Amino acid sequence: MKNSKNPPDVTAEQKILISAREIFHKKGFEGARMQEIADKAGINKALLHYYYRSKEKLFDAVFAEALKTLIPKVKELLDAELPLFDKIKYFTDNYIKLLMENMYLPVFVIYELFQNPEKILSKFTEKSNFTPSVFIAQIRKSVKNKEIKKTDPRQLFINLMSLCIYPIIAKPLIMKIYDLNEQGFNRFINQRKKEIPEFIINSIKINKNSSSNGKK
Amino acid sequence: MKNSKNPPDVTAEQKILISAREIFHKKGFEGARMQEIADKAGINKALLHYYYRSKEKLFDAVFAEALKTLIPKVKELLDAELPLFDKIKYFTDNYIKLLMENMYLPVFVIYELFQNPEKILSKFTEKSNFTPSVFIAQIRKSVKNKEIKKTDPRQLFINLMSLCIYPIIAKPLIMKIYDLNEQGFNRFINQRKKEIPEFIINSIKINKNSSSNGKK
DNA sequence: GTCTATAACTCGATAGAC
DNA sequence: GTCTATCGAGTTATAGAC
Repeated sequence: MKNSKNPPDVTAEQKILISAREIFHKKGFEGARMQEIADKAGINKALLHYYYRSKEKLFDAVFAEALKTLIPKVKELLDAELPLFDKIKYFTDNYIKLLMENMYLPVFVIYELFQNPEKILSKFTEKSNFTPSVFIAQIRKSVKNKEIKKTDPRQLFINLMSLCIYPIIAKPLIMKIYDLNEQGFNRFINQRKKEIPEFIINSIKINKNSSSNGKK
Repeated sequence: MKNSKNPPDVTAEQKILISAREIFHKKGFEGARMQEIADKAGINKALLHYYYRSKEKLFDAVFAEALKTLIPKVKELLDAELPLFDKIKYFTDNYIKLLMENMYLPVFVIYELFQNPEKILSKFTEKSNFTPSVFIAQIRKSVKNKEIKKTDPRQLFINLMSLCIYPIIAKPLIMKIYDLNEQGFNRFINQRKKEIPEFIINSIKINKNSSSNGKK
């Protein structure tokens, strides 16, 4: 047990990436220190530069990794073969779970993207496709089949994302305004896992007992 | 027209705060440079330290100002004397307008709060009350009067905030996934001003033509 | 109050031994 | 590959003239 900060039997390069991820996620590019990353990895600062040439390149590796695990995960959840209402429940539950296990991830991604959108996104040109096309198509089809009200699929997708992500990135504010401790906050979020799908489905479902429906 | 970066006839102290606000909002505490703030204010760096003793104190002034304009503004909108559905429309419209005019503000507040919740929030103990008590009470009353479905007021308030704020802080992502330019993004947000109230009201309104309602 | 000059320090990066 | 030692740029903060 010479160094318990990282699992044993991993290469120095892996140790660096693991530590860098943790530090960058928590403190952002500007707030992170190469020294701190090295310390956490249990290696020397010079080794960081040996494997990754600069702080910026190390950051790029961490950010690319974040986006390339986040986007496919969202897609995977949204591409599940489920009826629309079930999928909304399934997505909410699993996405919130993912975010709660990586508390710093959403603020990190949002903040760094805001700092430098073009620089960062230019690296994801042809590569991974960001558009949730399967989910969008499913919504469109549900509208067409009169299973749900007339709804803009793009807006509905952002609604779903908003309701899941915002409460987590606003954690400190929510704890303050509702006077919650850590445990109370967790309860609040768990309650949301139920509330969000109900809230969305209530909004878009077609009300069977009324005459003609859909807006306009 | 000796210096057009700031309005004339303002004291140096005011010029500093105005410039500091702009730089800190855009770049955060770690990313901001005292030199850049001084340049933008059109004064010397030493003067920053003359008026505000340190970078941290200057930042605190900017952050306190941000919270102390944001929170009362939210309260003011939520305390308007309007029926619930009208208020939801009124709030959405004006709050999104406010955020669009201060694009960097929400990410700034969220990010810095996440970096240092206890340090920052400890300064707002007795002072301004964060809880939107009037709005919460109004929702509770509407539920009691069977004007809307049984709804947790705390969750509904966060839903409203989520739907307004998230799309703005996720601007770079939304532009990417929907392939929008600046103008297209503005259209998307303007569309939301209509969509959000409809979305929320559809969800909570009691459906008149069906037998008995409310969950449970 | 406002400026110039500079001290004191932090941090990313590199040289060079092993 | 990994380390120690150190350079050099950049940053906050201050001393001191005006």
